[in-house]
Amino acid sequence: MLSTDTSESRPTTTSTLHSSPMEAGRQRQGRLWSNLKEVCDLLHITAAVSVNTEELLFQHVQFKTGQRVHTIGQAFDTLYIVNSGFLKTVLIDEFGNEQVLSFPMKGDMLGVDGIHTRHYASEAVALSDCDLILLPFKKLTALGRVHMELENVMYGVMSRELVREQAMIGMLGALSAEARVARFLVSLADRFAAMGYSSKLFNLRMTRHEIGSYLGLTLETVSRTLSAFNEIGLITVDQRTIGIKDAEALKTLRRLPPSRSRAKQNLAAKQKAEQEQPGDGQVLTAA
Amino acid sequence: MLSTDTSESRPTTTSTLHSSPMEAGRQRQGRLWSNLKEVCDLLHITAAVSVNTEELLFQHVQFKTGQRVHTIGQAFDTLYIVNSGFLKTVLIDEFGNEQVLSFPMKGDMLGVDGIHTRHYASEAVALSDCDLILLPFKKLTALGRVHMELENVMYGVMSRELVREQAMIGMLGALSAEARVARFLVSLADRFAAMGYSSKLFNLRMTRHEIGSYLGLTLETVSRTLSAFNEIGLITVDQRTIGIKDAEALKTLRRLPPSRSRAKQNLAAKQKAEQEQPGDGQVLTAA
DNA sequence: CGCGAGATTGACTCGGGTCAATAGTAGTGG
DNA sequence: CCACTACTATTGACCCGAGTCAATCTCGCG
Repeated sequence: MLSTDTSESRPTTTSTLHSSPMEAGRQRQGRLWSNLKEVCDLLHITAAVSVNTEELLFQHVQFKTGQRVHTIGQAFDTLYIVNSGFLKTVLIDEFGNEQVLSFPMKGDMLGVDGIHTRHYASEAVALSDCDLILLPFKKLTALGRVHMELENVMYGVMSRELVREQAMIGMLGALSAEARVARFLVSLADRFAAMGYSSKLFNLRMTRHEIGSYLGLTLETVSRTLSAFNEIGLITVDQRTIGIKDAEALKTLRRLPPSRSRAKQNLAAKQKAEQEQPGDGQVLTAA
Repeated sequence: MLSTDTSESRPTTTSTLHSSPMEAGRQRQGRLWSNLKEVCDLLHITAAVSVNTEELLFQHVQFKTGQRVHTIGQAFDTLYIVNSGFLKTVLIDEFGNEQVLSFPMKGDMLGVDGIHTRHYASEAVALSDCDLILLPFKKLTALGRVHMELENVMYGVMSRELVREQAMIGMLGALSAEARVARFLVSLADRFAAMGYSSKLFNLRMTRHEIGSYLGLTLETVSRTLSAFNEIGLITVDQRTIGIKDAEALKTLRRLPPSRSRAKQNLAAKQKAEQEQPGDGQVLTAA
């Protein structure tokens, strides 16, 4: 996946952005422009948009799997809203390691981190063919002058993203590997449901490595944990196809440590058991 | 510290907020009001503020050590800017565990996470006596209509906070305990420097437990790591007094694992050494 | 001076990272 | 169509970093 890395290595993004006659140019086919109301609907923001928004049109751009929407350090000038497709945003540390920050999909906004320094702080890569709506930031703020509701939309979106990241920090700081994977699955299921897809059966659009990076785990741990959930009957796993069998148990799954109060008691029994049947399967505790 | 927890348990915050004649009421003493320019200066935002901002005054409020500025779920209506003092913001998970999200100090903004749902998503607690500037959100957006630069200030501050949280996620997801503590110290030193304090010698305003929560570690690990840095000569530690001795080494400190390529080679030498001088001090690898 | 919160340090354990081998899958080209 | 290659995923063996439990020390405060 991520395609043959032809697209991985070319920074054609900027040329793709504006009026490139190639892959994004045709302005008649399909849906290449959206008005403000459609944008707000996508964001799930119930902003009462006033009159003639038909003249406030925002251009769409298509990205193919593996293409970069923007890269770290690139001059910031536009925000993006995902109309369709799946992406990842990543940080690159000082020696090339990727750290996945999010998996944006329909209705999510990209590029907000570029506002502060006027340069994007993260990199966005398409995990599938994508259709994005361009929101030129200058145009947006200018519009804010006329349409006050737009300003509130922006505040709302940025605050929402901030809350999401806070939850992420809480998860990375406090939860066990099992709990992280469980919550990741639940969160994905919820998002698919919100998009009208099945929340019980879906395909992961990212690799185990990317999931691991996102959750602060290794790909092996992710794989093992999925297998464990499968054995317990919480989910079914077949490569990237995930079936959710017990969403409740996944939601309430916590660290194993809390069941540590019985550690000493287990110790004796465990040592005895080890002599009888070494390598016994472990049971995960839910709730 | 955190004072006698009398103040910990009382949600008097709301009554403190507006015109309480008690601790924050007097409107003549000290500096109880700031204009827009002063606010922008505090935020380190170089927004060209236009004319008569003298009539745009924002009230100050004082909080004592241990008091809550806002709690999770409380109705959102105002943002805060720290004028002096130190605080922490925390998330409370479903069973009471605190997760520290940030340690705001002079120039930082609080409450942004409340915009989205109109309820604060985190809790802010004063770690020392504090002086905060109130920014009623309604008033702020109304002002945005007249002073466009204010809008950009808001976007900038929110984006900055978002980038900060992204860096936090990257750290929690990828760095070792040593690296996290090292970066935490460097970051604190930088912030103290930016406030005009010494970056070489300062006092921690928070407990080991709070640092650990912030960094996704236990308090024991934090304490041990500080001791280790002390032994190596990177810092000096005496309770909450920290002296930075080798800022460069702290900045470039990485995971130990990367030096894992030599693990097997070390193994033999290590086992041999253990027989000769068991319990030998360990050396941390920098860069 | 004693009390309680915080900090330090040691001993022990285990969750999850590392290394490595194998197997399934997709895209490519003959 | 099937081999060939490159990714991706699964699984096992091993071990280390950091969590847990616990004892002791320090310090500020009533």
